[in-house]
Amino acid sequence: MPSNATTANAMLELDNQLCFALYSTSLAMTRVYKPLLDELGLTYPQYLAMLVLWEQDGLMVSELGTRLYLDSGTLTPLLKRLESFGFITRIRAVEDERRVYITLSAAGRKLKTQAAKIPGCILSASQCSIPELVALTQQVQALRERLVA
Amino acid sequence: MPSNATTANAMLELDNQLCFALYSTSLAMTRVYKPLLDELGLTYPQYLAMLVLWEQDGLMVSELGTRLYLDSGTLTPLLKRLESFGFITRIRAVEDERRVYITLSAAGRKLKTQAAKIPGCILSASQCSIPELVALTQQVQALRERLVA
DNA sequence: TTGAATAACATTGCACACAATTTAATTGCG
DNA sequence: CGCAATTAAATTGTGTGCAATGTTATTCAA
Repeated sequence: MPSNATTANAMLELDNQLCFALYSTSLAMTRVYKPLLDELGLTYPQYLAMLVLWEQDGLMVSELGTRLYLDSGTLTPLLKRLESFGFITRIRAVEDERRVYITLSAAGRKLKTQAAKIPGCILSASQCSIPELVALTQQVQALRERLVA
Repeated sequence: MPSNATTANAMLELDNQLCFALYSTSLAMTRVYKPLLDELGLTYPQYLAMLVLWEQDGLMVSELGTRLYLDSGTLTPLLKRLESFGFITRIRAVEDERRVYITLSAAGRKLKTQAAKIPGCILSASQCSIPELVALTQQVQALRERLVA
């Protein structure tokens, strides 16, 4: 029967830790995206912001933050870069001047057609069946919701 | 029957993407670690480096990089910080002066006893059964290996 | 109505990640 | 042997993440 010390030791091993599996796999994923996103001129977090806007245009910074689990400290400079590239506009609301609304430009909308091929590339790189991928996505999302609670 | 455009559109939705599930969950995990690691005076990536060294002391920078999937551009400044805290020593090998070996100090070894309680805290925050957690870890690790291939 | 509290975003500073380059040491091939 | 190729770290520059703070606008309660 293993002692508590043995158990504690096993739990501290890198390859037994879900957190490291998530961390290293997320970074590996970003590396797979890199060459694909280079063609669009986007970084991975910028691509995530564009994904949200392609679904629903005209969100506030804080709404974008809620969708991406990121705050204004991260999003403000990121969105300023997307604006400088001409993919979005940042417009302060007249009815409440604290708010900044993010709107896609024509170039930003056009980018979606170029991005359409990316999920297929990632799918083939992940060497996963679709049902396997859907199941894993849902399990990881469920974990996320428990962690933010 | 859905057109290709419909399928492509669904694949671009944020909440259908495994990459975002991994990305956001990894960040959520880091936020859960933050208060626990603050007590040790470590950031999450610094903690990962310590995990490796607690398993196997005296590794080269590049060996640490292989274990953590990180390069010297990330590790060199991180390890210099750990050295400045007094947790490790960085010693250039005499037999091959390109190599730098990382060795735990007494304080660095002692930190392991403080860290022993962390996995249990994370486990309870994740609200996961052990078998569920082990299975998820293995699935994510398997995905990582396919992505780096 | 007014002043405190709150909200939304921006700014600053620090620590990653990582591409690209540099420096220095070692290897290996002719 | 000599020198090109390779290897191991370090450095530089850009873009996140995020805590802490600042700024400005709005809300709400006395």
